[in-house]
Amino acid sequence: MTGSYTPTLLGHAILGLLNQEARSGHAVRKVFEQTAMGHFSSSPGAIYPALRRLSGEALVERVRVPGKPAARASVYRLTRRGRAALRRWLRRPITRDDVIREDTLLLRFAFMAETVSVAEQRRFLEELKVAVDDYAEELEAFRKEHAAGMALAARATFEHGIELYRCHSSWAARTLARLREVS
Amino acid sequence: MTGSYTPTLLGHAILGLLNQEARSGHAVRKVFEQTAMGHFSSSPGAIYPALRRLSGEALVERVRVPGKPAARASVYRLTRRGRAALRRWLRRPITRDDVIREDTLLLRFAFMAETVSVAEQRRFLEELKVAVDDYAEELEAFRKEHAAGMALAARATFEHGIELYRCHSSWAARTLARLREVS
DNA sequence: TTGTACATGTAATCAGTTACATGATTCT
DNA sequence: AGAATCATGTAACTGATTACATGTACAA
Repeated sequence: MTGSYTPTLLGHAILGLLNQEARSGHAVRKVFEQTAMGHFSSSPGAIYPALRRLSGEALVERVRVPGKPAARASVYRLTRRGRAALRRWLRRPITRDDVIREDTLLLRFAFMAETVSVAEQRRFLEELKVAVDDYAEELEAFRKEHAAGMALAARATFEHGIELYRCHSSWAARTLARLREVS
Repeated sequence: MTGSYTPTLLGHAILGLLNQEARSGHAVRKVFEQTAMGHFSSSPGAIYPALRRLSGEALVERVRVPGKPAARASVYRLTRRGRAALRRWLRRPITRDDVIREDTLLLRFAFMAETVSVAEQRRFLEELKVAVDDYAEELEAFRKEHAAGMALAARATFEHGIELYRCHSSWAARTLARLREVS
């Protein structure tokens, strides 16, 4: 209950949303449903148990909104521990595994504006670019060695994977530039 | 056991690999481990139960390889039902949900060479391009309406999402052209 | 012979999916 | 009054993760 609990990706996504604004479970569901955010399911069987877990770990708490009818008067809000957990997640060093499943990384970046400094956002993007470039190089080396023996469809798919990482990299570079303009 | 069982994504991935070549469970694990294929876990607790499920549904069967020492003499091979299940998966129409989590689509395309005709691979890519373009348009419409109200990080992430879909689309177009050259 | 790779499993736990179920509030 | 939306949940099932456990074959 205390100690070393780490939320799942869904849990972190919810923490990020609640950090923007205190919301009801239903409102959280709507975000996942309507914005196609990150591919999360909006099913009640996912959201409500997740909220309960976060609540059990005291990362979120239920608060009453005065002046609303009883049935829609409660929203979830981050606790101090919840904000700390979110920050920990946002600040995690970028690993090779993170790069392979980049969706978590982009989700983290999307939530950063409300939580960590611009300097830290910049560091994140720099780190991201390095990690992505490294992985793309790794794939490129693999391609050089094995492309000849691959069927056209498999090779095309593999090369597409590399292209996508190059796309990530160039995005990181461009966003980094935009961020430098601002600060 | 008979009837309406549908393998998971991992199950389908395994069917695809075994369709290329009969393999031991260990050999399947190595593919996931060494080629970073699709982000699957190579843990024995994932692979062996999955093989057992496929085996229970008679989609794969264990066969002995003559002339090998007993401990490494057995491999899994697709049954006729297994090949049918694989083909069904490869031929599924492309839905909006598939587009949002495109990894399954790419995996399907990678396995197509060994299983379906070039004409069908072409149709797949055409369908894919349409579906991806549609979704990118949808996101673009959302962006036009909401970009102004979004924080820089969130907006950049969202726009990156759109770029990635454009990248998918252009890849589909290029691969389609390559496929036309061949046939 | 000692380590490395081959090879296969199980048990505990946890989270997510689908489907079901219920009731309050607001809009028309 | 009836429909839509807000709002929250539970139960059964399935599958994945981690960690543990075991043994064989081969190469240095």
